[in-house]
Amino acid sequence: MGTAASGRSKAESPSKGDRTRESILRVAVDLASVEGLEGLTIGRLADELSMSKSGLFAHFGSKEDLQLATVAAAREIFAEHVLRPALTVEAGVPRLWALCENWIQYIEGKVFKGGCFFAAASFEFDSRSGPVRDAIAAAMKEWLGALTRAVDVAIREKHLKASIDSHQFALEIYSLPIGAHCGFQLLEDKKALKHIRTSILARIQSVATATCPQVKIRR
Amino acid sequence: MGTAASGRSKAESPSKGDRTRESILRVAVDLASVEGLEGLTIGRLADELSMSKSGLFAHFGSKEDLQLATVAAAREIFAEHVLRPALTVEAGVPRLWALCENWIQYIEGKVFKGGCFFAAASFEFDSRSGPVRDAIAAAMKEWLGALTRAVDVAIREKHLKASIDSHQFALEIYSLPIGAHCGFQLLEDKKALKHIRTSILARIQSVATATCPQVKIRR
DNA sequence: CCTACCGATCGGTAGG
DNA sequence: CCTACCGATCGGTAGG
Repeated sequence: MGTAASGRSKAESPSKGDRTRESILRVAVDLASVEGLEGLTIGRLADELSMSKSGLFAHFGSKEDLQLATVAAAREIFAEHVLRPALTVEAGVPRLWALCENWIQYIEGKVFKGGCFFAAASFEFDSRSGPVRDAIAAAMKEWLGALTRAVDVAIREKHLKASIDSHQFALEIYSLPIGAHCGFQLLEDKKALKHIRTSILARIQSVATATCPQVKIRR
Repeated sequence: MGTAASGRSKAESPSKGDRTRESILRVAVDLASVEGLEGLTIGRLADELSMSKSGLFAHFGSKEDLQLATVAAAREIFAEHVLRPALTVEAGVPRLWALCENWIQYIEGKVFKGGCFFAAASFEFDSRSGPVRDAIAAAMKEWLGALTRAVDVAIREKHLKASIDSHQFALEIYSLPIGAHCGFQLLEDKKALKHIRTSILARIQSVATATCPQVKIRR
């Protein structure tokens, strides 16, 4: 996957071209989170980086390639901030809650300039077709899958009641922060993130067993 | 508000210009729900309507005016499908539930070609500024406000426990269908809408009093 | 990585 | 409501 600009394959030190590409994508991700993936134009991106359009374009074969590379870069940033830190947390409800907390902090901390890259991209491409839409859908499925797995594990660990439907429950946990994002970013409701933290925690506790470890809102 | 193209004010029959404007906006709303409000270009819209760019443009002073008129038209359609039908339903939990059901049916019935116009517009404009963003935010505040009012009325009618925070509860009810929209439209999860119906109903019932009227999923 | 360029389309205007 | 046009920007290419 990716355009594999350089021929290197092992963990050699990145070439200058690789580093340029990386710095382009870091800016692209921020720009796309504000302007959208379609509004991410090669001209504006080149301007922002003080380089020529064609110089930038040499790193990507087409606009679609640039979009795909931007989605991949955003996915890596999401994994770094939300998914991977949760894997170090105790399996079961503590890990499920860590995923939620990480997601909310990643919004609160404005990891992307324009709020959640994937929330924006999801709604921008949800009625289109093609490779970019597929890449976004794959990323969201990964996230929903991670939540579902965390719920399943929490059931297996007897932290959550076995009677719940893990798919349905995961979809709830998936939905609440998206709504909070909307409240926070568009409606400028300063309480939205706090409210949704409370809602998710209460929802988890409503289906927790007596042997479930305590979880609480991070301070 | 609006560009008020004609000088008529009362309920006279709409002029030919008014009717043209209306038919333009019906197409604009569908196009914007797919391509986004920024991707709604005057050229594409004129093509779709088999009229000239400048002929179409004569109805609006600028692209921003076209976007504002499109938001207003979408708002009217939303009110017609979701808000107004709920006002005929018994106040309290039945009305709250009707708002949710109407929203989900409006997604299921593909009232807009590309899914919910406002979900797309919200995430497209949530990190911009200007009149278009403000119009979208106002529409979403109206919707969240309608939900909050319905919750407050349900508390007053003693359908819901007085201990709940109506703002927080409304934000939950607001969030769940947005997540379901994502599952339905992007992830093509056919169970998403059914799951979220069940989730919302269960959530309402979890804070219902003994005197709350029965509500159930419409068939 | 650059300059210099391509045809197409953008939002918008003049004039009828 | 139209034709005919404007400068700016789009994605992309040639050639170095």
